[in-house]
Amino acid sequence: MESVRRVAENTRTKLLQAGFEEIYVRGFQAASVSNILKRTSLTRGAFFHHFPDKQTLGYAVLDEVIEEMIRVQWVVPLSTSTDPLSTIAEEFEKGVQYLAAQPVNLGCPLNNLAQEMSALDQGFHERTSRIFELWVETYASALEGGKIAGVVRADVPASATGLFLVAQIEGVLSLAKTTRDASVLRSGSTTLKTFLESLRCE
Amino acid sequence: MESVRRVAENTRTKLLQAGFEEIYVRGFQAASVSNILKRTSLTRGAFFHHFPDKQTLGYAVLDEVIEEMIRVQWVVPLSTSTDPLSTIAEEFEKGVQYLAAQPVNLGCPLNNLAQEMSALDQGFHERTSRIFELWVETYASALEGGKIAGVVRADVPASATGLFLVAQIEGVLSLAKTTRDASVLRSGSTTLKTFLESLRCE
Amino acid sequence: MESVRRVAENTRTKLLQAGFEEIYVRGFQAASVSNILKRTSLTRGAFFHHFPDKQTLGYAVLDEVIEEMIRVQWVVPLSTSTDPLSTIAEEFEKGVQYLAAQPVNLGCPLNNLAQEMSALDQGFHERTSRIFELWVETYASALEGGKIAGVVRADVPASATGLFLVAQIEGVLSLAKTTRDASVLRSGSTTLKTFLESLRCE
Amino acid sequence: MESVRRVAENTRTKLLQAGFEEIYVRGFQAASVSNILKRTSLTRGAFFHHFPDKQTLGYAVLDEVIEEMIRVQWVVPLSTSTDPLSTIAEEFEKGVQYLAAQPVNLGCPLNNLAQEMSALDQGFHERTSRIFELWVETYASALEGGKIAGVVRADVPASATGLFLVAQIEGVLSLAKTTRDASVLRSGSTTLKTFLESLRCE
DNA sequence: ACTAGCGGGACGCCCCGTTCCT
DNA sequence: AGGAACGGGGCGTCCCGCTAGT
Repeated sequence: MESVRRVAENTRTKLLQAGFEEIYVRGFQAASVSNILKRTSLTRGAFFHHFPDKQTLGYAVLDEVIEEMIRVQWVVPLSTSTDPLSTIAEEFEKGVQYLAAQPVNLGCPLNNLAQEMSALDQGFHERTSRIFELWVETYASALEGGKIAGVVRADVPASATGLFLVAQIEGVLSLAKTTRDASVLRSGSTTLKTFLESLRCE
Repeated sequence: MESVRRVAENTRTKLLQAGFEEIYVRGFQAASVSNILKRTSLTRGAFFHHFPDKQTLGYAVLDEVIEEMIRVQWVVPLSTSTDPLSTIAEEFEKGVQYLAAQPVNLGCPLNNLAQEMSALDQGFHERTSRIFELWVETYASALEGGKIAGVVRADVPASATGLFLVAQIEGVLSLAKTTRDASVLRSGSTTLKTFLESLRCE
Repeated sequence: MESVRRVAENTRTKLLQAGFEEIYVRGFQAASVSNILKRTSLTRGAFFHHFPDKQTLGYAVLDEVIEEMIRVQWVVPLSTSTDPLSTIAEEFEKGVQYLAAQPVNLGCPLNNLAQEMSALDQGFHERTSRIFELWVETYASALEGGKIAGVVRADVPASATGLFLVAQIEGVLSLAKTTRDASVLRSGSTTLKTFLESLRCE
Repeated sequence: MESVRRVAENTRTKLLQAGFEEIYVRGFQAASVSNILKRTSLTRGAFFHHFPDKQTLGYAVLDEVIEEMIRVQWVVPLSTSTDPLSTIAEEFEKGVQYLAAQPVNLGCPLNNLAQEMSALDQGFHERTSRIFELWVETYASALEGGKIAGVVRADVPASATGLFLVAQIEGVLSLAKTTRDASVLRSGSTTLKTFLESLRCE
């Protein structure tokens, strides 16, 4: 019984992962269920057993895969950090390293989906909005925490700066994806670091 | 002869404009030729007379419509401006006003196309890259001009700052499109203005 | 499970049969998938589930329908016949009767396809060639058998005569189709019979 | 005035010739007006000035090009021949040589059109029938002439034999086109000669 | 007589997401 | 969970006619 559950879970996870990859590469609308199945060794029956339709898979990818990525990259590290300015710079640098190592720069999965779908579909809008807000909020809290810890200057507007930082990161990733130019990533990383240091106490 | 030419040009322009709108709303891959035709009063024969396929229309939209938008919004104003910092802030503010007035915020047409297609198609990659570089270069030149005119601080790295500004603008527009929240636009506008003022002499 | 298989087989068979008819009437290039579907009660999905494209259907029609017709009309009767000359005449007569009874004489399905497609497409060339060779070979073997049985004159060149007979049959059917004149069929049948009798011992 | 007429005639002739070629290669239904124009250096205007539509061109190709071929190859030589049996064999041999020398064996233009169109279109049926009848009649008359001249055996049924010969020729050309095998042509030529000799007096 | 270009529709093939039945 | 069937478009192509000019 338990093993059956596990197999089913496993199948669902495979679909979720393959769905994420297909959507990441092609975009949601152009993603095809057939291609997702080719990425696994599963059949259509399996797909529609776990998800009533493609849209629901897209929502699940956001809820379970992409949100988790944001949590792993930003929420968790910042929740335990005593120096949010350095942590943000380091985590961004890690992301830059990862993207620069890829054969093709596909940009930010969250932003890709958000740009494509948020104006077309309420469910995508709500989910991508929520995740972006989680991200901005994480930055804002970390900056507030940094003020209390005496790391961040007291006159920094936490909320607006969180927004500014997320916008800057997404903007740089967008430009780097478009130009396929690694130097854009490096320049963005440097400028971001400079900006972050300008927020530091003394 | 001339009148025929003019009528034909007109038809082509209609297709280009309708194509731009359809692509702006749905994205390039989901844009359908039938829908483009519905937006005009033309038929398939007219479309495929002027464009051999949908891809070529997409390229023409970039080359003739979207690049022109960047020129009108940034290249032209900055070429005659004596204070690039104010001009950038004002032009961005104009764009923000425009987007906030729309029933749906569809974001930046250039960035939408770039994010969707640059990893999938060489022609889109080249064109969107080129236009972004034009944009960044325009900012960089304007900043250099500002230094000579004594408006911009001499220690401002023109090229990196141009990139930073474009990234910031695209990042803010992306977030605003995703969240459908006009306050994101306002906050982004304010923060951008603050940042621009930090580059001013004295 | 078995019933599913049977239903699927059934659908495929329906498509094959309807495809044969449509191709028989219009020719392969002018045959339309929509018309094939109208001849069944199936939809496009069913078609493209069983055949990746129209060409593959055409090949299958040759391999499974038309070759079978040649086997039924010529290979099987001649394999059990002790008098090939009479059997050929009788089977041809049967074919003539069938064609004369049709509202429109559409000629020989094999020859139609062969004439239309063999110069344009390798796959059609190979298949129609193979089936014609099977046909000629069947005649040649039967004539050789007839020699051994003492029915056919020993000086008859089996292979060349097989070719001659098939050519004659196809030629007569072609002329009859063109002229829509049943008397051509009758005349051809009579002449063929005379020719066959001229091959008989004594 | 006359020169204008001649130019016009010339254009029409070019279209007729290019139309013949295109139809010969692709078949009538698959022949495209655009391709015909590519084969000339003419434009659509010229085409539709001379022919109201593709069908009319097809009819003209039959009436003016293909019928002429039959006249040149069979009617004329046999009208002046004193030995129809040899003339038929020789003319067939010439045709065989011509076809064997082509890069692709496209068969008999008349038979191709007849097989494709005679069941679908009354005009094609009438024209191809008429030309075939002309051909058969030419043979029949020549055989009758041969009887009077003492070359052909008196017991040869002229009409049925004319039909038989045309059928045999078309059948051999069909098989040769299908198999792309020059030995079929040679074998057919030999067998035809043998058959023709069997009709000779003494 | 003919050019040149434009536009109108209809339709072809193919593919997609989805449903239904086992 | 498997896989056959469904029906709706998608893009591209074709044939044809029109207008204006030479």
